[in-house]
Amino acid sequence: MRWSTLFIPTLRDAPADAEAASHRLLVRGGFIRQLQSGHYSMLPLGWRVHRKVAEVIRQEMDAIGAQELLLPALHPASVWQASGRWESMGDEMFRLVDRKGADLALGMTHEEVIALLGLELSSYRDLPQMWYQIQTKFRDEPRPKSGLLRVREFAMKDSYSIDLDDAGLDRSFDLHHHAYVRIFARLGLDAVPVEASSGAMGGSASIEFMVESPAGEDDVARCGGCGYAANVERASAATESVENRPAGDAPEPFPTPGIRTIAALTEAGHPPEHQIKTLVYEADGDLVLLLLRGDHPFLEQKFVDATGVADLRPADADRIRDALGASPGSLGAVGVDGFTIYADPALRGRSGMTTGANEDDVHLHGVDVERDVAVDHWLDLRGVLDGEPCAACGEPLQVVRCIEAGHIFKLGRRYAEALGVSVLDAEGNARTPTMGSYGIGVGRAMATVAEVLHDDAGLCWPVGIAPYEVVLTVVKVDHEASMEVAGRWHDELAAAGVDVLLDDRDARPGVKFADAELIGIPLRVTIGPRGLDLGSVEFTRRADGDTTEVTVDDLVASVLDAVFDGRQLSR
RNA sequence: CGGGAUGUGGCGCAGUCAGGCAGCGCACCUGCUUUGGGAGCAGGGGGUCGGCGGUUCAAAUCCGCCCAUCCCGACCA
Repeated sequence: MRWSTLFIPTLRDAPADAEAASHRLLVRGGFIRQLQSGHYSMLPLGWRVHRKVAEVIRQEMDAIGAQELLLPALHPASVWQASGRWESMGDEMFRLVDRKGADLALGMTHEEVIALLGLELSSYRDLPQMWYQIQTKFRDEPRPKSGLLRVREFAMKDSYSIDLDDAGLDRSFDLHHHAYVRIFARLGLDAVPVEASSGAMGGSASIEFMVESPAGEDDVARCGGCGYAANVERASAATESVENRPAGDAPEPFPTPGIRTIAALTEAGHPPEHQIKTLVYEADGDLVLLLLRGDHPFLEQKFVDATGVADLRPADADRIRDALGASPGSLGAVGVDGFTIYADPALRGRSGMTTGANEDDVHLHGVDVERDVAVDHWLDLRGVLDGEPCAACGEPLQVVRCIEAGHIFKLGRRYAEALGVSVLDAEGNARTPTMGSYGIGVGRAMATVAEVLHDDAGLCWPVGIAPYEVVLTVVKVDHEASMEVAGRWHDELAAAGVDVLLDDRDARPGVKFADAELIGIPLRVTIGPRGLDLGSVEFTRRADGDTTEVTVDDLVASVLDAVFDGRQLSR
């Protein structure tokens, strides 16, 4: 293609409200434009990358035997009501009413629709099945952000497996795991599989593929010693043992005027590891008490995952006061009953502890947790902190910010059951199959690559997904010999299947170099009178700036070599 | 949903405090010169100043309401 005829609106300055590197560069490079918050137009350059990323995903899905199909984006309420998710998805689902008054939803995901198709399956001989699509998903995100990283409308590759039994599900899950490893490697991403919470999807196990980046929204705890890696929503660490402070036979109240925080109580001589942090939450409307060691943060997702509570929020101060007789900052669980009390295992065996007395400006010391508190459930509630020892090997854990690039779930029989899917097994018994679901956001994957592979000058796409593989930069377009040779090479390379871009714009060389670097074309041939007089041109690699002089006769072969090498790396 | 901020030409911004002809840089168009890392000179086009209402002789500017966008948090496959 000739650059002069293309729509590549590059900008010298990024929009002021773009923060993330990928957001700034994709807008500046003319890949995307925002229509409204969370909705982006893919311009020609962006769409080329998007299609190439999708193609990588397609190839790897096909390679594990998955079959591509396409499901509707607009769903009747009934299928979501059947699974119970019409209610549970809440405000995140876009809903509308058609002219007949029927309730509809824009699909956030397609488990229900897939399960409906599963009704066509009647025999164990039909299993296993793996189906996938690349389809637009709609989610009314509370806060779209960071360009393509979190949006409300996006293309997602979602696949679904249907198996007769758990062993089959394990097999389908592992196939996807391997496919995902290959996909991310081909995209040039270092994606780490980590144990994850299954959240609203439910199911028995899930693994997220995480790419380290400050633009991410998840924290992952990783162990350099044994390779343990888990989302902090699930991660655990060894508890560093604390020696109990000496204490008497019963808790003793003492005055703590004005003290409302862990930090303030620490200054008063009670280190956080000797405090019990008491949190009061409403769990589906009921008040519950959550106890943690003073220096341990509460991780809500752990509680939600363990209890199945749908709606968890901090109780408001009035309700707490009515229930316990004190305000947050002076709360404790000693002698409290009538509320379910959950305690983190780090409090087991602890004594000599300090906690609120449920009377403003009074705390208790000398508390023995198991003696003085009627704990109903011991439950891992705490968030892992950077540097804590790994539970498996004792090495310090690192907590790193990551982008969730992919997520695979073992769903179990929930959806098949809800939609009434069943097949006959070899003995003629009706069996409910078990399902898995597996997702990769195409635009997010693209933005993640941009986030990780760029420098001050712009993007650095891997050859496999670059919008063009090579750009022929003609330094002086009114130099006939330059244009002649560039045109010939363009045609030869295009005929050889290379995505080649000929920069024939009548612009200054500096502008052309800067644009080529900004949009991240991995290979550049610089064609100018200076070199041509000597029978050579410059050949530059975007990634490292490495430049070599190549003779005119060898140029096409050199480019083909480099392109095929580059494609090889991404496969 | 809570907190913070911002809306002036395609992009970046000044002007708002203290009301008085809507400006600057980049980009764009024309001409001349220039031509291997974001050229120079000259001329030119383009803006409901987010929207609605109010105050005023006069509103980008003051007041009220609304909308949009971004950031932090909550939330979130």
